[in-house]
Amino acid sequence: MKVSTKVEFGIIALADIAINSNNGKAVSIAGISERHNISAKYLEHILIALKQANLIRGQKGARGGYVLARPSDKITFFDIINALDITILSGSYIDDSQDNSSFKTTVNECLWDKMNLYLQDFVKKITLADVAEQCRTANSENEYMYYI
Amino acid sequence: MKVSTKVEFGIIALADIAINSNNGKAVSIAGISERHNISAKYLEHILIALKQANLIRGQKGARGGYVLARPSDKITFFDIINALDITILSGSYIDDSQDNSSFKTTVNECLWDKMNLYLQDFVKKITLADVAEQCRTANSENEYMYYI
DNA sequence: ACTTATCCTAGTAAGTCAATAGGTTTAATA
DNA sequence: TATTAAACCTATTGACTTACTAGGATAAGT
Repeated sequence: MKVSTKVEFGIIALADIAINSNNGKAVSIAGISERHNISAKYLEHILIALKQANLIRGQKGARGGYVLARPSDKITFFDIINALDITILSGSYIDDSQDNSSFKTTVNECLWDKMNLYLQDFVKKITLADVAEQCRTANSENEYMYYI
Repeated sequence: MKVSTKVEFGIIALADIAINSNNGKAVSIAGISERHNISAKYLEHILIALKQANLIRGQKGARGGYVLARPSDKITFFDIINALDITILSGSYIDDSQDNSSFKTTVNECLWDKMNLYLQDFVKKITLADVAEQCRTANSENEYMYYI
């Protein structure tokens, strides 16, 4: 499925915060930007969206940054994706009021609605903790490789 | 999930052809256009895409139109959706070559790839016959209502 | 005070979407 | 065989969305 950079970068940023905010230390945009080569200015917008969805908390001022608003195993990808792009998991389909038949309504009901529920089911089961864990191990293996 | 009008209209058109091509009679763009209030000119492009994917066959000339290239129970929504929008079911994600970590790769693998397979599983199980059947009954109920 | 960071509002270039326009080709039929 | 009805083909366009960038205001630690 095609996903926007906003969603993709948002997930990377959250995984980064989950991993790098040890003992409550806030993670800065500059840090995330450097670690993953993502424009800091662009990240701002993305993190604000995540903040507005109450997934992270921002701390202003020097030594500021972001921390997760709740434990990573309590943040599902349903939460994350919805925070960044409302169109992915909820269906706003084609207007069916002008259809002479009821085909559009039928297709919405027996295909798209079901598909949405199915998708939602999937992303509700995966948490940020799951993915962050994978990122952590993959990254440490990566670092190990450099020293061989 | 957000779907383009191209996908939506393509499905309507296929359901219409499945229902209205009784005894091999070709279904014209003009007919589909009228029955569902969809621009005929726009439908042209959509039907050409479906034809190129070998889901329908076109017949030129007077009394021409389109027929299904194979029985409707042999056409899955995997086929249909891929014919109309290749981005929906196959993931071409963000470039991960510039990432200093391996986060992007990890997220692709443990989220998007899995999600795609999951989605593909779903749409491979639903055939055009299933949806056309629903459209047929919903539409006949609809017509019935008008005469009460 | 100074620095470091988030927060906030605008703007913009490039790309995609949803059509529209105008013609060519092919086949049935009168 | 002329007419007509249809698919087929190529190009264009306006509106919208995406993926940023710019420039500042605000807040907090040193």
